[in-house]
Amino acid sequence: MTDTDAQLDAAFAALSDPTRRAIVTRLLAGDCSVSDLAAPFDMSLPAVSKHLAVLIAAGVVSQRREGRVKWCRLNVDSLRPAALWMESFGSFVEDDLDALEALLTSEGLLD
Amino acid sequence: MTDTDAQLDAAFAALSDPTRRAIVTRLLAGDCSVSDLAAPFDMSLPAVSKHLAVLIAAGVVSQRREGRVKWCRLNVDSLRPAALWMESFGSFVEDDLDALEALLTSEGLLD
DNA sequence: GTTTCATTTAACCAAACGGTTGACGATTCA
DNA sequence: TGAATCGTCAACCGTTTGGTTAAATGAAAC
Repeated sequence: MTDTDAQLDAAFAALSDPTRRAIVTRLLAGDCSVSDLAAPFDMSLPAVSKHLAVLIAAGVVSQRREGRVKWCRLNVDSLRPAALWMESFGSFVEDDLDALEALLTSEGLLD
Repeated sequence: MTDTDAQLDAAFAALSDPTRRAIVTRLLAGDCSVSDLAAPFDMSLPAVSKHLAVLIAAGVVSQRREGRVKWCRLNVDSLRPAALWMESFGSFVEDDLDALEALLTSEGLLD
């Protein structure tokens, strides 16, 4: 299994849990402490900590320590390979891109 | 957990395994029997059959029977929710789209 | 009708997952 | 120093996952 495979494994697996997706969504709004991150969930802090560990292992989240609180930050780029993989096969947005490119080409704006 | 959550769980989990991603990639090239699908993999047929079951449960693959062979077909649309989820947060391809649109607009090809 | 081919099911196994509780290290504050 | 707070680690538990082999099913061919 290649490196890329492992990266995709980790990224998709990280997103396959609703708690972890909620964490990611929350972090979209800005950096957040572990406790604040855990507050909305009906589960223990160690449980959330474990979910965070999964996200960190996948490179999706990074942490920096500030005093006794750890701030979590979303690493948006980490999901790009997975997003590209889906595109490359699904061509969901690519349909639109292709249409645009065709238009550009027909207008002589592209080779 | 909502319906949509469960759908996303299944989709992302289905893609979190390299064998399953390879199956999906293979099916991109066209419909395929289970045996032909299994041939490239260094694992037993039942193992591949289980992977297929996961993909089928997630709605990613559908099967139709023809004689004694089952043809597998990729259900491209099934991954759209997952793709949209990633987009909505990552805006990976949207960046490109935006760039194209900006170009089009600057060229007077778009309002 | 028996054999052969394509695929799934059953039973089993080891490892990973998602959760718990309880103890611990690190840091701040009185 | 001592007590409270933030977060993780350790150990445990039940379920799921990813694989195996062997048996069963469905459909075709001889």
